[in-house]
Amino acid sequence: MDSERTGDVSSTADVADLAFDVFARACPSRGTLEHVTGKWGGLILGALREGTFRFNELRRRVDGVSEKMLSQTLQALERDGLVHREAQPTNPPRVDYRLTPLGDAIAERLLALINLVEDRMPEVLTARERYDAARAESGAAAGRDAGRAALAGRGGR
Amino acid sequence: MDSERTGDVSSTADVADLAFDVFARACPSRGTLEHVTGKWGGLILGALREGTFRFNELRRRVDGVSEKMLSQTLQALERDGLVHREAQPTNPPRVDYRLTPLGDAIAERLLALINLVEDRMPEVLTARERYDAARAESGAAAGRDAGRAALAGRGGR
DNA sequence: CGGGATCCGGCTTGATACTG
DNA sequence: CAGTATCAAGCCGGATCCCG
Repeated sequence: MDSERTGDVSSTADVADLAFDVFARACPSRGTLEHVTGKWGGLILGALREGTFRFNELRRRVDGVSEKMLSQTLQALERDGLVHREAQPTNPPRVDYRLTPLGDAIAERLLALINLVEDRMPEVLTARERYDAARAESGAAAGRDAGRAALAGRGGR
Repeated sequence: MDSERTGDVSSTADVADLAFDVFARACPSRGTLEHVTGKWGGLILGALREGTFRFNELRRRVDGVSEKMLSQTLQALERDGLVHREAQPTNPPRVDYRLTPLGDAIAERLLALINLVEDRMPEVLTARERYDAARAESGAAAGRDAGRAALAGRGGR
C-alpha cells in the first residue's frame, strides 16, 4: 500500500492553493506518479491505450506480469481514476478494462517520454561506455555497477 | 555490495525481433527509463532543471532523499549521460551537478508528465473517494469480517 | 475466466558510522 | 562537504492454491 503514510489531506478546503508539489514528501501526487511510472503501470497504460481488454488479454499483452501484479496495479489505477473497470455478471465472468479520458491523457505524456528515451538510447549507450571505461581505468578491477543500473528481470516464461 | 551481477542482458540479438518495444523486457531502454521514472530519478532531474547544484544543496531540495539514494541515483544518471558531474579538488571539496542537454530534454518530458498529474490531482482525489466509498459500502453490506482492505497499489522501487 | 489470500525470498531502502 | 561501508528491516513481487 503505497498510500500516504503521513496524515491524509482530508480537509478539502485549501488544498488548491498549496498546489501539489511533487518535491514535498507528503504530496499525494507522488503516489499516483508512482503508480503510473512504476514497473507495470506504464506498460499497462500503454497497452490499454490501444483499446479495451479483458484481464487475461492484458496479461498476454504485457509480457512478464503476474496475475497478482496485474490485478494489483489495475486496482491502483482504477482507484486513481485512470482506468475504468466494467464487470459483467455473466457466466463465465467477463471484465473489461479501458482507459478513462484522464488515463489516456496521462498515458500520452508517458509514452512521449518513453519514445524520447528510446530515440536517444544510442547516446545513452555511448555515455555508459565512456563512464565504464573511465571507471575501470582509474579504479581497481572492482567494477561495480552504477546504482540499480541493470534491473532487468530474469529471463523466463 | 560488490554484487557484481552478471551484466545486463543487452545483447543485440535478444532485442532484434522487437526492436523498439518497451513492452519487451530485454529492451535496454527499460533500464534508463527506470532510472528516470524511479522513485528519486524524476525528482532529482526536476530539481536539476533549475540550475547547477552541489550535493547537499540537492539533498535539501529533494525532500526525503537519503545520502545513499541521492548518491546512487546520481551515479546512475551520470552513467546514462543525463547528468554531468564536476568535482573540484579544493578544500573543502566541491562537486557540482547539472543536466546534460540530453538530460534536459528527457527531464522536460518527464516534467510535462508530472505537471499533468499535479494539475489533474483533484480528479484523482475525487476518483479515490468514490472508489473507497463504494468499496466500504459493499464490504459492509456483505457483513464480512473487516480485513485490511486497501491493497491498492504498488509503491516501491 | 477473473480474481483473492497466503507464503516467502530478495532487492531496495534507510540509519548509522567512517573516510578524505 | 562529499561521499562510501555496513547492517537490518520492509516491502515488492512471484508462485501457488483456492473460490465464484
